[in-house]
Amino acid sequence: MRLVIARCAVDYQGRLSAHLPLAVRLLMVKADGCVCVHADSGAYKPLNWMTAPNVLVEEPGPAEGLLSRWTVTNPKGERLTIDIEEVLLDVDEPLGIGPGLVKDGVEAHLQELLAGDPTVLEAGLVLIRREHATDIGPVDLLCRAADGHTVVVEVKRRGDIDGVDQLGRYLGRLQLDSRLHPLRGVLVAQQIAPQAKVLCQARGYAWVEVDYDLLRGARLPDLTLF
Amino acid sequence: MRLVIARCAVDYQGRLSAHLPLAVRLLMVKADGCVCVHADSGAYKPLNWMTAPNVLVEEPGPAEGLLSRWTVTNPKGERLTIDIEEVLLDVDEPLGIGPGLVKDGVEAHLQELLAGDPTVLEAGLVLIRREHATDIGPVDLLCRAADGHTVVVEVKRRGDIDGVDQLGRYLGRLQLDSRLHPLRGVLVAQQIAPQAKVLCQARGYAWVEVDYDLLRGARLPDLTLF
DNA sequence: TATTACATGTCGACC
DNA sequence: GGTCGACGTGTAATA
Repeated sequence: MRLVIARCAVDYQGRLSAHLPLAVRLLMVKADGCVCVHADSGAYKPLNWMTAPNVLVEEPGPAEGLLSRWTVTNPKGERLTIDIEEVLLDVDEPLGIGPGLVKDGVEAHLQELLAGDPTVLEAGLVLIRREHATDIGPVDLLCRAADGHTVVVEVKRRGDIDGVDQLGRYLGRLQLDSRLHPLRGVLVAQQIAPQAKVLCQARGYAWVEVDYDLLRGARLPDLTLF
Repeated sequence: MRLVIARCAVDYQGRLSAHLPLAVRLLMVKADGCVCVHADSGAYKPLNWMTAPNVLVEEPGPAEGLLSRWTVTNPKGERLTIDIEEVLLDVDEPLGIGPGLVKDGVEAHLQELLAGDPTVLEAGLVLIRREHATDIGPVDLLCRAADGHTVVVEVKRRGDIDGVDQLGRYLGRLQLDSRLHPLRGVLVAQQIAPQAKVLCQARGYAWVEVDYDLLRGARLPDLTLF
């Protein structure tokens, strides 16, 4: 990884146009070719960048008082131009390839907990199948309610308006299968946006906000005693 | 900005759990306190990070063979732990506050241009209101067509299938207001995905692909002469 | 502060 | 290569 701290101006032409006036920035060039321009604030997104694959050309500055110019181009026709006036630091240190990041997410776990006990959502609810396949994607949970309804459950960490649409698409798809009639839909999330609730209301879908920690605790009651 | 290249292991506990095994990484500490852990590949997202505001505590490693431990915590209860075994580089260079990034060509600009002259979408189209409020979000452009239709315009930089859904939501919502009848919908973008066009077709929505540069040029014809 | 929609989103999975 | 869904999404603007 090459790290350069320099007084520079940056231009990007591609999906949009962006210009960064002259100032001191960090230029980061990764081993895979990715170039990032960072300021000393604003986590964690760089001001400008160019992802791999790309080509970086470094040449003497074309104008007076310009030390050098970096031109980074990619096959999509995007272009990043960095005009350097002064270099304060320039180091190149190989990092090598490190082992990957190991994640333990909440979303999948939430679905798992609900599959284990759907009655959290509605009394008497019984799981038919998890990740029930349809030709427009898998339904998170397919359940049977006490009143005989088939219930389509869409699980999200955060329930936004697009999650309501997703639920609607599954309902529309499963509606075609008369064996599943009558059909109902539920949006489940730790937090549901007001607009998503309005849309659920309008379309006749139910929604449930669940507390992840509480839910996890409910399945491990022995651990909550002391 | 402080830049440290070190052999280290990283743990994150917060919205999820993540562990990064021992390897050489770049640690970036910005003036506002943001901490990022970068590998030598992968644009531009860090492997781990902690956004400001936060507190960074640096202390001697608690175990044998451990040089030091950084603990970064924030008010939300998230925690980033960096165990450092070897430091290959450690520099601290003030960058100062630079001028901001200037962007051109984002959705807002496109919307602005279209609001200024809706006839590029359809002859005779007149703007009623920009950002017309509904309880499921603002309609980008609400227009009146020559044939008396009210036209709902959804503007995107890139038209994807979710943009068609968004247009559909607004149409469904405004359909409830008989004063706006009859109603039509148009999806506008610089580029529209094939599937989005298919969905528009199926639902009876119109779509228009516009050239941003051309559009901008059309409003400034005198500037394009030479 | 909370709510919302945009983002040069990025990234992975699947087709 | 395109589409789709998730992300510790981040980020800015707005109410």
